[in-house]
Formats: sequence, structure tokens, C-alpha cells
Amino acid sequence: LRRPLMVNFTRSMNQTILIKKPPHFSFKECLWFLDRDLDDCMHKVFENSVRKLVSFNNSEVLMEVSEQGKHISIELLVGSVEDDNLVKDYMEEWFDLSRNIKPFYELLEQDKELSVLRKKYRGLRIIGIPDFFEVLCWCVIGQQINLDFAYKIKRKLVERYGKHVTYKGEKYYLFPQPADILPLSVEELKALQMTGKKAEYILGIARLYAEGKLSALKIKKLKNENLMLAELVKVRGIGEWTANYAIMKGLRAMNGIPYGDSGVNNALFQLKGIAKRNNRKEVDKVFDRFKGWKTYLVFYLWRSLRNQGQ
DNA sequence: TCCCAGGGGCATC
DNA sequence: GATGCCCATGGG
Repeated sequence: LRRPLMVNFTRSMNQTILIKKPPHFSFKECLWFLDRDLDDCMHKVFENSVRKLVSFNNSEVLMEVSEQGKHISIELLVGSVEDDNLVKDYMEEWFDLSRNIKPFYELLEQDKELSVLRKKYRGLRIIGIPDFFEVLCWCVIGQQINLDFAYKIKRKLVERYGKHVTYKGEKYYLFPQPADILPLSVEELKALQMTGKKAEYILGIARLYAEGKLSALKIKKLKNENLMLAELVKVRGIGEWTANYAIMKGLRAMNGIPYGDSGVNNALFQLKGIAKRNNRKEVDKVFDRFKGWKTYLVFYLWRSLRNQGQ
């Protein structure tokens, strides 16, 4: 028998998971980062929330993340999970929630020019890309082209080859899996406006995944970040910049420095006046004081390049 | 027209 | 290890 009364409660029946906000956390700053002015097809940002499709044990779940007082609220608009911890663990990775970033702020305070980063962007966390295959593909796509164009290419790839669910007329996508990419030809990928080289690199990465030779787990098992970088750089299409970006965004390694990154260079030029080219030693000099927090410094430097928002 | 944008591979010396 | 060249699109 149907029970009409239940209809009114449809909304509250969605599974909702609460996570207590850690100290030094600003949901607004995190939301700002996810939004920027970029057309990222992997999530949708609204005024006070962000929606993202995630796969837990091969079942798709559409999350709506917002803040509710002292908590971060994750409402599952589509799908559900048996164990709340799946969602909590995912959120921890995505927003780097479990880290106490106070020591980073103390280090910032000691740097005359950089302390402004704390004042302006307090509460911003590393926003990660928990899918390691996605990080690697994204790096290859984004190499050496402007970000707007890179996001355009990613959108084409994802909309064509990624799974999606539809919610209220909007489509939400998962990044394609290695198995989705592997059967494609260079020509099919070039049709998405990436170069032949990039198409080869992405197919190569998908192949390594399929052969079980490359995965987040394999890299995580390595003892330290230098070993991780060395292993990743062996892969065609992955250089020093990409390897660093990948362990920062995908594995939450804390001492990544994407040498040669134009954003980091521009920010350090603006804030500290150091050269934009051949500046490795100067960059190291700034970063040496941030042992254990280098990735955070990179992230805050990127943040400083865009002045809108608080 | 030239240069740059969240590079990397390769050849060459 | 440093340098130069190629890839290849779009915006300033």
C-alpha cells in the first residue's frame, strides 16, 4: 500500500551525513576555489553548495555539500551508501579536512611578504582530485595551454566517455575510467582538440593502469615523496611538473613543488620579486622554510593570483 | 606579428 | 645539465 503522507517528506528522506568542521576551515574559501571562473565539468558550484558525482563501490552517488553551522553537510541527492564513512573519507581527501594547518599559518607569519596569504585566504584547504587516473590525465591535458582551453578539452573528454547521472535536468559526470579510454584511438582523442602527443600520453597511462603497472596504491606504497616522483617521471608524458602536481592533488603529499609552474612563478614574482625563469634555487630558498607544508604554500600562491572574492 | 598559458620528449653538444 | 626545437590552440 502507498502512504501518501510520505510524499511530503521526500526531501528529508535523502541520506545526509554531517562532518564537524575542523579549526581553520573556511567553506567559502574552498567553494571559491572550486568555482573560480573556470568551467570545470567535474562538479557544479551553487551559491552556498557544491554538487559532485562520486562512485562508491561502483554505484554512483550525487553529493551536495554545504555548511550547516559547525558542520559540513553532505546530502546524497542520488543514490545512497551503506556506510557513512565512505562519504566521510572521500570528503577528507577532497577537502583535506583532517589536517591541522595551524603550523602552516605559524610559518607564514614568520615571512614578511607571505604572511598576507594567511590574512586573506584563511581557511582554504588543499582541494584534491581523489581519482588518481583523473589527475594524471588532467595534467597531460593542461600542459602548456591556457586553463580555459584545458577545461574545454576535459569537458569534451568527460562528456563523451564518462558516466553520468541526471538530476533535475542537469547532468553530473564521473571522469572516465582507464577501461573507457583504452579502446580509443589517437585520432578519436585528437578530435577533442588535444595534440597527438597528448593523446598518446593519455592512452599510455590508461594502458599502464589496465596492465596493473600504475595506480594510486602502487605510488602510495613508496616510502617517500622523492621515490614517488621518480616512479611517476618514468611514465611518458609525466615530467617533473606533472609528477609534483599529481602527488599534491591526488595523494596529498605535502612537499610538492611544481618547478617551472607559471602560476607559482608569477605569484613569487609579485610577492617577493624573484625572477620568473631559471629560479629554481630562489624558489627552493623560499620553500625550504616550509618543510611539511610546501604543497600548502603552492596552493596559497595560486590562490593569490586571482583577487576576486574575499 | 609575437608571446605566453598551471610542459614534456627528444636530439644535440 | 643546459639548450633548442617541436607540438598546437587561443587570447592578449
